[in-house]
Amino acid sequence: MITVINMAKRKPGSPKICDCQGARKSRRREAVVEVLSSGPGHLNAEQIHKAAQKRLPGIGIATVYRALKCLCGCGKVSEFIPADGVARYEPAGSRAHHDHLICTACGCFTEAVDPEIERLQERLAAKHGYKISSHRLEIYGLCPCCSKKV
Amino acid sequence: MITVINMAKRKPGSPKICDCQGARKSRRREAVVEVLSSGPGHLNAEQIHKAAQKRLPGIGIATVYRALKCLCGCGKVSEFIPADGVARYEPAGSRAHHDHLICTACGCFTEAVDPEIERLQERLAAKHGYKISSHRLEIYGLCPCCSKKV
DNA sequence: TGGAATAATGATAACCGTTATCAATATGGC
DNA sequence: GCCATATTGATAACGGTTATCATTATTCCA
Repeated sequence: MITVINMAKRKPGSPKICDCQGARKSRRREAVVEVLSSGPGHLNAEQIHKAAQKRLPGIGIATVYRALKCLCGCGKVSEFIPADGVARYEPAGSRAHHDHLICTACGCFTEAVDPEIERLQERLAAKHGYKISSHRLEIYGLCPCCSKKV
Repeated sequence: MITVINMAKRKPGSPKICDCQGARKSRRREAVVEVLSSGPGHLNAEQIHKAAQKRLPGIGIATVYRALKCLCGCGKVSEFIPADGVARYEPAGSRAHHDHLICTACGCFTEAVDPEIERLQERLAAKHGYKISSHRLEIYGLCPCCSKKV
């Protein structure tokens, strides 16, 4: 089954919350955007749903998933899936690419980038004849706070 | 609910296929080990199940999952979960750590290591006060074969 | 060489995050 | 306001994985 998100029949110039062709503006989708842009980042769908319900009681989980998919599709939000298999979302756009340090004790996320690592990844991929489209680096361990407690 | 895999009451010296305390030897678990050590690597549970059924018709998927969990627990097998959320398994032990290049077109996996990247990861983690326990680097893109076809 | 204790197994229900379905509702262009 | 259609909420379905439970296999010990 092929899923197409509102790609057809949209007349140009109509309002849109994301750049998907044919998307209409809606308060639920706006609420999801607000949650993401005001929240701490790295939220999963359930957490986004709960936060969105405070703004719009009654908003359904399916709507949240649909909004996230739409927003990811047009690049406003980026999704990443850590080792627990549960997708996390963060506002993209103005935010640069980064990797994640993930605490195995408290589950917190820290963003980090090392330009040298980025460059070496390109080199590694080229060495194996790969054309990179994306990459994912996650470092698991104890965050400063949790390593003190041990 | 706490899950304990045969941790209690085992008398020392009994045969074991893995180093889990209390584990008995069984043909199913051996079959899973054989599949993993003879196969191409990066197999998911379903693929391992199919391969194991050729050796032991009737072996159930639950047994495969249980064997994999046991073998992962004692370090004989390593599990990793790429962006599709489906766990892949490969024999550990003699095999060194490596990262993965994953083709977004054909889905094939290539193993790769760059010692410099490994070192820089340590540095990045230290910079943020993290004590690394593990890490995961996946590079997505087109493999040499698929990038020719485009 | 049994037999008791208990670990392993297969079938299958349950689980959980996510997606599809569908009727009802909201939106935007006119 | 009306029409076409995009969006929504409730919920069923889905796919990978885990738990349950009665049955079978393994190990230890007499």
